[in-house]
Amino acid sequence: MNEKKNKNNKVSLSEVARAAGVSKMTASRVLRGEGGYSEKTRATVMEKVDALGYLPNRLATVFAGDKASTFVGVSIPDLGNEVFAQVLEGIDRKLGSFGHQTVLGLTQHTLAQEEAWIQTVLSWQPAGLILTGRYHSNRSMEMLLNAGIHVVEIWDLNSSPLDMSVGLNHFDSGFDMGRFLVGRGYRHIGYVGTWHDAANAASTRLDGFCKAVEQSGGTVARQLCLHDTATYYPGYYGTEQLLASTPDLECIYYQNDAMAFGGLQFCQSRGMRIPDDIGIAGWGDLPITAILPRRMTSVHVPHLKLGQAAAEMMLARLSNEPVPAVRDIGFRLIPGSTVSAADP
Amino acid sequence: MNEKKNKNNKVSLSEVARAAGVSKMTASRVLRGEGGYSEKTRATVMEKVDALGYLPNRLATVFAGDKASTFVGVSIPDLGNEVFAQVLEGIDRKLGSFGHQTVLGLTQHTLAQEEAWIQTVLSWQPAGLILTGRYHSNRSMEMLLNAGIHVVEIWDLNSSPLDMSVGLNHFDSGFDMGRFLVGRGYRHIGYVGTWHDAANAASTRLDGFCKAVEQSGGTVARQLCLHDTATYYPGYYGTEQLLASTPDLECIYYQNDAMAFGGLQFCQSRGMRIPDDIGIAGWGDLPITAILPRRMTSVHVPHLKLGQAAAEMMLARLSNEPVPAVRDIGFRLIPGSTVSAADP
DNA sequence: AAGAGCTAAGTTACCCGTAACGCAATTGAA
DNA sequence: TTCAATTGCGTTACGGGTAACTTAGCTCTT
Repeated sequence: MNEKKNKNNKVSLSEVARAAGVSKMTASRVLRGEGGYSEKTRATVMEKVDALGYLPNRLATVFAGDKASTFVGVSIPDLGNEVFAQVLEGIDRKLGSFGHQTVLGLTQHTLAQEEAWIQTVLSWQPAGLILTGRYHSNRSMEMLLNAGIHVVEIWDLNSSPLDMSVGLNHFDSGFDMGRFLVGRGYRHIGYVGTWHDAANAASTRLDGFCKAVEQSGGTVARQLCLHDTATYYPGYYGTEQLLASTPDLECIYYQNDAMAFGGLQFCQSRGMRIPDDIGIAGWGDLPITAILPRRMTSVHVPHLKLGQAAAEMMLARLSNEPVPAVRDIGFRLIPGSTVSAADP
Repeated sequence: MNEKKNKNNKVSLSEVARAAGVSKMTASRVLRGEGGYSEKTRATVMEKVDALGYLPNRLATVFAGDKASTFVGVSIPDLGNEVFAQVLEGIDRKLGSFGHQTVLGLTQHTLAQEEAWIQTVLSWQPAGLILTGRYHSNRSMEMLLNAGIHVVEIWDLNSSPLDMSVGLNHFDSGFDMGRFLVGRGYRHIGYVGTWHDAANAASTRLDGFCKAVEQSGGTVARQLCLHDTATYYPGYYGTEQLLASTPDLECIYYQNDAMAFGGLQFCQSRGMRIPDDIGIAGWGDLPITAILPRRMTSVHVPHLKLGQAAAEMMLARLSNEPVPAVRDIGFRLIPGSTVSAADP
């Protein structure tokens, strides 16, 4: 765009040093505020930095020091799901305020994409990785161990993490909901979710849910797993399918709140009253819930806090502070009013 | 974690080469598939690559070639707003499928944070930057020009972009909505949005909206700009405030759909009927709209496509293909049913 | 007055790949 | 057979910083 500096058209430290009449090393010391220079030298160097518009090349720093960068790789399944967007926001805000950068990787819920992304991102010498989920391909784990890199696994609580883990017990959150629904009088219950090629948090919730329902004397009469995204409309038509094949359900548990809202709308569109004709329960406690007249029966998770906690653990590890390997961020069952009221 | 390789505990190309009994250069050629080696050599090198778990150091590659990395910096105001999450998803999916990485920066709608992030991310020698919005601090623009880097400005259509731009005409989208609402018989209209320290897309929409309403014989009786986030609950209580001071409004236009939903809920909670007692219009066409019985009057924007288009423009520029400097992604007014029906 | 101790620099080597060039051995054509 | 072209691989230099070491000049002490 303007005058050539070098091949790359960028001002290097050498040029600043030459302009200031000092050596590279002195200029480097000034820029790092390391000391060992006079005030006069400092002023001259800084003046030239401004004049030439010098921007340091952090690649070279990392390269020279043979140390890790300030990058933190963050893998997220997708951002269409509001909850993951919030987790990512929590992570990036915290990392950013400590001078670190988020390198994003969307895996679309597949281990293969995660693996490809891990391979790429590792080649940039990141300071650490934050991965969603506790399941990774064998090659992924091999690469992570081989790189000897710090890893925080989020979302699922993982009692034997690769390195560190922060999340919640999805099994328990499903279990609690199962017991809660049976406690509210439901016995014949259905499930609507989406299909996945590998175990994940949603399937863990369903496991816990089924166990609790069966223990308490209810039955999960039908589980519908759609080949679709876990969003509003699949919740809508999934409910239609479920009720077409199993019309006598008393209550439906959904993979998440978005699907539950879809189901709620389907039921209402067919003239069913909630919760008199059918109960609805979701997971995740979407923000929109806060302003709706009828609160969704759901499980609240502190998503932003989860992201921040993950970033904090990574930052602590990077500065060699002691970090507990596992942190439980917890959850809270929201009784809501899309299921029948408790008996007085 | 395991045996020391060098200071960094990482396997370098030299070690692979030594193990394979060839020079670094030959190993490098094999890994890049550049040719100039025998099949036997290739096999030996690749075997050692696998055996040692070698991962290339892309930092060194960039550094050696004195060229740009495969990083693309992407600045986004926040991810609490679903529409930006979708834009980011579109960007990252497209970039990822072409071997590029997204380095995220959340600016929280402030130019100062954007500036700080630009400075940091530039020091990592990114291939390019994708920035949300057309407004940047002077120092930001100076740094961008100085770095001679490719930039795509998204969101606002910008007829004289720094480099490239893709988005929509927010003024027009506000203008169209203004004319539409007056066409539906509304004259006394209010606005609820949030306050910003600098001009942005939302304020541009409001400008267009006001102009259209006034041109068509209506008035924007009151504009309420909250010091809060543009989310559901501020829409709720903002509507309460607005109606407390100006109870005779016939219709309210909101900064976005989230706030509009908040307003809708507030009105309904006070027993007002929509659209008989008051009209509601938003912007952005949130996904949840698709399953609600009453479609929000709004403006649809192809968010995912916008993100993909931004990534495509960047990728085209990086491979020296011709790229139009400006691309209009368009929008579509959704009449919805939260405003009175058209006269027959 | 001479050495100890400090300050404010400069010098050298190195990080890990790749561009550019060099060169020996083999192949092919005249 | 002889020379040119090609193949296969090695050598050298380099990029932008920084660690580690060196050095010149000054101050202070005894």
